[in-house]
Amino acid sequence: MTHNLKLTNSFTRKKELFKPINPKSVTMYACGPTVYDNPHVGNARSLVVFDTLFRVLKKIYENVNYVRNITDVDDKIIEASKKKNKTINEITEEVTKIFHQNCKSLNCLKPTMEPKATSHINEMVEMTKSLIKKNFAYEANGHVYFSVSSFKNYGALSNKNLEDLKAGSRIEVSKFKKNPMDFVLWKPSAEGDPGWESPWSRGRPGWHLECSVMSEKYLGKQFDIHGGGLDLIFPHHENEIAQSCSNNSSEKFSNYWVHNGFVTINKEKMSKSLGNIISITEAVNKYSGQVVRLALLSAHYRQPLDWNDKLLENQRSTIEKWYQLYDETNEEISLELIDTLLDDLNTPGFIAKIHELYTKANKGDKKSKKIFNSACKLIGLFDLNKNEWENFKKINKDISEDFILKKIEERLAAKQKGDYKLADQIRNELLNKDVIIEDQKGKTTWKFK
RNA sequence: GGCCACGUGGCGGAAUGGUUACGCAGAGGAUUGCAAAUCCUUUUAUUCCAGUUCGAUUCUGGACGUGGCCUCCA
Repeated sequence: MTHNLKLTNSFTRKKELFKPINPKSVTMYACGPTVYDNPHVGNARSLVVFDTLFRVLKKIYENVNYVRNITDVDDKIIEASKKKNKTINEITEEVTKIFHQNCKSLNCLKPTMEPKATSHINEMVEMTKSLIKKNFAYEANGHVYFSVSSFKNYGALSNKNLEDLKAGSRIEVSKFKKNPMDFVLWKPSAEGDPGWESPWSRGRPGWHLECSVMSEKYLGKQFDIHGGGLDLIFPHHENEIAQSCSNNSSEKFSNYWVHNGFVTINKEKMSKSLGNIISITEAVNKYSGQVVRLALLSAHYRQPLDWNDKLLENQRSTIEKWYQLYDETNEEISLELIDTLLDDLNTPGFIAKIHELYTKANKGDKKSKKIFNSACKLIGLFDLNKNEWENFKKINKDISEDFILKKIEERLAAKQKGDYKLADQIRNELLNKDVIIEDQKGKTTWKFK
């Protein structure tokens, strides 16, 4: 298949033609969740964006190796454990389970691999040893720090230089660090906290290390795409580069860096500290997974996306409208159509094309109808068939079908008698209960709002 | 303070050196007992200033504004 996928590479800050290392097999790593608390809509954006990229890559390459990690050792998990009076395992298992449910309801495909940090402690210890041996890291009082000044390209991804970083430093400087910018590879654990034996202390790895270790293990020392939210550029991804390139004596780690923009609420970043969090579970229960998914894809992935009821209601009526032409079908989509997605994953442009297909299909064009359905499925919509979608809407509605059908009969009788006042009254009564009555081609149908 | 992104019609949101998507909302019409749904038609825009150009919303510079990163964060 010929194609020209373009991606905006955060490293060069330019849109570039994508050329994988292996022309038939693509390698992609995306930073997954730290499992300490319910994932929120901001996390969902990352999930959906990289899932969509995964789907597009699968469409044009024979093989796509997509790794998304789970961070299950972290200070925030320890805090959550103490705060909620639960064990570390209880917390991480519980949140991982919710995360997987969220992925499913958003119709995200399973990544090729989903490695956990705690299953790779040995490799992280080995990498730390190696970095010390090569003089990129040093031990101090049970801690191991990466020496930032030893890596000459430090700041290349985030476009920062060490002088500026020092000048604006808000970092808590540990007395053991040689340089305030140095970051931790290994730290000792307090008694009772999760810890593993190591040459330096009973402790745990620093956050950045797992991604370096796991990406190398499953994708190689150099791979094609590394993704995550915009806020991971510094320090997380910068530090991954420093560790991996130093240890491998290589210039490159990931060839393309892809970062998604934030979900905002009232134009402000959704974040725990601002307390403006909406969980994925909450959003999905209210609007359904695919409405949430469509909303997340309604703006280009690098732009901010403001989360509000109007946006969601809008997407909901779009999905509702599109379901009228739902079809179990699998028509091959032309490259011309996919081209919009290949241009830096332009999902809003692609959605516009779906609207156009809908219009044509609705006029009776059978081929457009098939392509319309395939296009929806390509970006992960229509995971529920029409019945399942109608059933979904019945959840949280305390009204029985029998009651609705009885009311429809009463209304029909009223209409036949010419009592339109009563007929309208019944229709309004049902509308107040979120039931919409439609008279079409001599038949009366109903559906939930 | 350093760095980055953005500023498109009533709203959301793409694209583009000249013909100006798409959705929602609005207007008119078809249909309907009236509606709803659907169909047809349709109004409205590129923050400001300067430069490059035959021509800029698009390129360059500046101003103003908004948000983000520089500490954990998708």
